[in-house]
Amino acid sequence: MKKFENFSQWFDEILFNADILDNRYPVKGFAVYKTWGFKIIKRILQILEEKLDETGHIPMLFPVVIPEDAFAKESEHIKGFSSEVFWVTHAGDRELDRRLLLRPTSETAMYPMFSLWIRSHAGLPLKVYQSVAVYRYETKATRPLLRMREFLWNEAHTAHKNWEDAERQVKEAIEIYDGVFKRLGLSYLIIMRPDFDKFAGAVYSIAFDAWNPDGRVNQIGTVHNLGENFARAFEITYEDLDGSHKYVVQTCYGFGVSRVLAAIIAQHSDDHGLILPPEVAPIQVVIVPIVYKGVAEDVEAYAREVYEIIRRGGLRVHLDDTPDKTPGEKYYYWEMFGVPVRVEVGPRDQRERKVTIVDRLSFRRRVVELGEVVETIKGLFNEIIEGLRERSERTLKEFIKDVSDASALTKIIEDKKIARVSWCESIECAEKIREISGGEIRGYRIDVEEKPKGPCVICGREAKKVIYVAKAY
RNA sequence: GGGGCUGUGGGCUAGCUUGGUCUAGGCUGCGGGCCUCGGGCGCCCGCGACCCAGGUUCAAAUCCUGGCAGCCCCA
Repeated sequence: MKKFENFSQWFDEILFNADILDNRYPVKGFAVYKTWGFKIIKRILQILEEKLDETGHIPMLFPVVIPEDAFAKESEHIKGFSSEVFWVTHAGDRELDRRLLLRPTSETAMYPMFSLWIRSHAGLPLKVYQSVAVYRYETKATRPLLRMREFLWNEAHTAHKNWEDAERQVKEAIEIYDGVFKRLGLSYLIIMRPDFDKFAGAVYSIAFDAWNPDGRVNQIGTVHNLGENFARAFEITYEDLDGSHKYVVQTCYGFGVSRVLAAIIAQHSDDHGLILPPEVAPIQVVIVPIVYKGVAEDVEAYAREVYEIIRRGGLRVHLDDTPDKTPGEKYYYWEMFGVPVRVEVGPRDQRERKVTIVDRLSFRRRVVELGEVVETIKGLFNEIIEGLRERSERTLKEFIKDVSDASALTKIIEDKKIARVSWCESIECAEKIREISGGEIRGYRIDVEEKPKGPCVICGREAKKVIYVAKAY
């Protein structure tokens, strides 16, 4: 199956064959994370949570149910989410006096508690995070990993003394996410969402839009400045130095773990299967012994020796000594699972005290001395992640097409690409863009500064922003 | 939200138009055995399926209705 020709089918097959996810769970939008996928997820989360810990965030765990009255406190927020909320209305056959909902996000679970906890400026900033599943009754077609009704994420919520502090926090959040995504070799645009598409209840929203082979962008993370909107709704105040009581200014940000896994697969993998960044690969090195009759015992003993050396070198290594399978079968098998480095150990290698090393990205073969095996593999890990990052970045650039008139815009979106256009910032033109192209206005970039080179793509008046238009998940 | 298509062993699929030798075929997988092993070797034996509920009919994988699930397109 071809990644760029039939993404959907290619993706489904990889998820199934590489034990990432089984979408056959009999409820729409819910699926089972199988062991290989879940192991990768745990490693992604480990990287993220370590970063959050380092920057003063503290882990907590809030309940999955939220009472209706708390959910209803912030009016924009309820408007934004109410249509996709799962309600808990009964216990046994008794109707509940007070309906509960499954968190679609946790502002309204956390902030009633924040208002109890936050007393004085000395307790600020408060920076809390949790890694949990959230529930949204998606009305669009659900897609495995990319658009689920139950999905995994990490959400952080912070409270600050003032707007400037909150702004600093937004920058820190972007740096944290950017750092983690970059470590995974992902490429994306960091985008300021247009006002009409910001998070329900936020002052503004910034999003990380990752490219996908089918041209739809995949929002893998978002960062919001909430201003005082929720603080006023939930009465979250603190006593300042001068004894006055003030509302906190809040931020929150979400890291879409399921979607990050989807992006790793979609951006890096090829027609042989997964290609994993070594840092998150459950198995980083697989050893395949090549055993001929007559020399089998010597080769097997040598393979075990190689295994021990690599294991003691601190790498996650597996020796595939399954009998009755040809080496070729094993190569194909481990390639599907994206193991970054394969070490072949045959009679020739054994005689010369060498090993043959092949990396998952380039498939280049190299023969190295046994004593150099760990260093060589570690070097290859760097080559792989850099190679992935570079290739992904190049693909992102190829996806972006500059467009200066309406008909070209329509064509680019039809062509499954990302369009870059100049826009006058009017709602009318925004709607027109959506209408004629079928794509959505994602917003303008904040990771690089871009100035309009021409007039608005729709109305021809002076353009204010360079924006990106694409279909989205 | 609207429209279209689809549902056959674990996976992929043939069969459905025209109901009946379909006792449902193939590839792959899985279990067992032999032979092998530097990119899916070959052979033998075995396992395993018509989404669910109704309906039409002498007879349903095949036709009809509904449900559930999946895919595609449009808003």
